[in-house]
Amino acid sequence: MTDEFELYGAPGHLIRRLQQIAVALFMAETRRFDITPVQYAALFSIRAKPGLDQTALANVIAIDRSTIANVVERLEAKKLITRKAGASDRRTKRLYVTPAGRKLLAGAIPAVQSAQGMILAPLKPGERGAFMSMLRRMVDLNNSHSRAPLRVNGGEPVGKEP
Amino acid sequence: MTDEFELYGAPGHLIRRLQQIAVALFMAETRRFDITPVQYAALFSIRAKPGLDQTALANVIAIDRSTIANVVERLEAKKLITRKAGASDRRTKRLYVTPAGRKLLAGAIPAVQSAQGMILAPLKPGERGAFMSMLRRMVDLNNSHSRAPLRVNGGEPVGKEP
DNA sequence: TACTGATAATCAGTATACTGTCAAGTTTGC
DNA sequence: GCAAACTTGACAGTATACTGATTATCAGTA
Repeated sequence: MTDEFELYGAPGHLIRRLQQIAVALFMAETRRFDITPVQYAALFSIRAKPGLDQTALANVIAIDRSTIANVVERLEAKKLITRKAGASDRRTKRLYVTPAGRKLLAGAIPAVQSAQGMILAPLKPGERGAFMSMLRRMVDLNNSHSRAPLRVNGGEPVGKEP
Repeated sequence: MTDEFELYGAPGHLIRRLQQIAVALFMAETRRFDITPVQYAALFSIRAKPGLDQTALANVIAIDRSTIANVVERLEAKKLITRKAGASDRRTKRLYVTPAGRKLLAGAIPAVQSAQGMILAPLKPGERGAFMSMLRRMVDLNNSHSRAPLRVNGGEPVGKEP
């Protein structure tokens, strides 16, 4: 019972390794698009809600505000998005996907889907739904424990408070 | 079927968030020890195999050689481990836990166990074993996809080849 | 209006984690 | 016995991801 969690079998250790693997699979499948998982998530979310500001984007993909600044900067440098100062609130920078970003996204989506499938491939088809359901529950209920909790409408973090 | 993987429900996205949460829980529970998950894993593994060299350590905890160098440097700066040049192979730096490292580890282990429990807390007790089993299988079978695969005896990476 | 508190983006600092490259040392093949 | 091939540790460069602080702006109020 005790040595069930003795490092190699510890949830945290296995989750870290699975994250490494998921990133490696993503990068391998999307190599020709020169994009990272987080950059993809940002691009995808900006396309879904054009004019999003950076803080809203950070809340939607559950990333820290300090981190999103660098992500957005790189996407802008690659000319995949543009930033415009907000009209009503001049503190904000509103984000829009460029035609180049739209084109890259369209091409990359199948590659991303493929990588997602490969992550779950070791599970029996019947198990995959159960795994995803448990994963979702762990993320949702522990949501407020991370500094960058998912926020739905700029409101309270979703999930149980500490 | 298609929008099952539409970002928020994508395995890679949820795995990234669960990793953020697992790190946050670890840091919260072990705050007074001033240690990170990877530093803990390194310290734990060096104590288990005193005299380990850096490459062996990297293989054991599945981290890149380039990354382990910095981790080891910080552990040495905190005087939790020492490095000695290997006698038979002078390229290697053999690693040993100091008394201070041993003391920290002894104190931190319960806090780490507690954090591990919190990660799984949202699951029903009966589900936890199934989740861990699936997690282990995904990591083992996808092992060779990461640059830093787990290696058992300095040999071939464990898991299916690409 | 001037003050107060909150929020948006940024910045400095630290820690993983990868790619790719290199020098020094070791092992192997012939 | 020695050159080629490999291994070890290190370094530079890039990208997440956090803490904590700062600046500019906004919104509500005394």
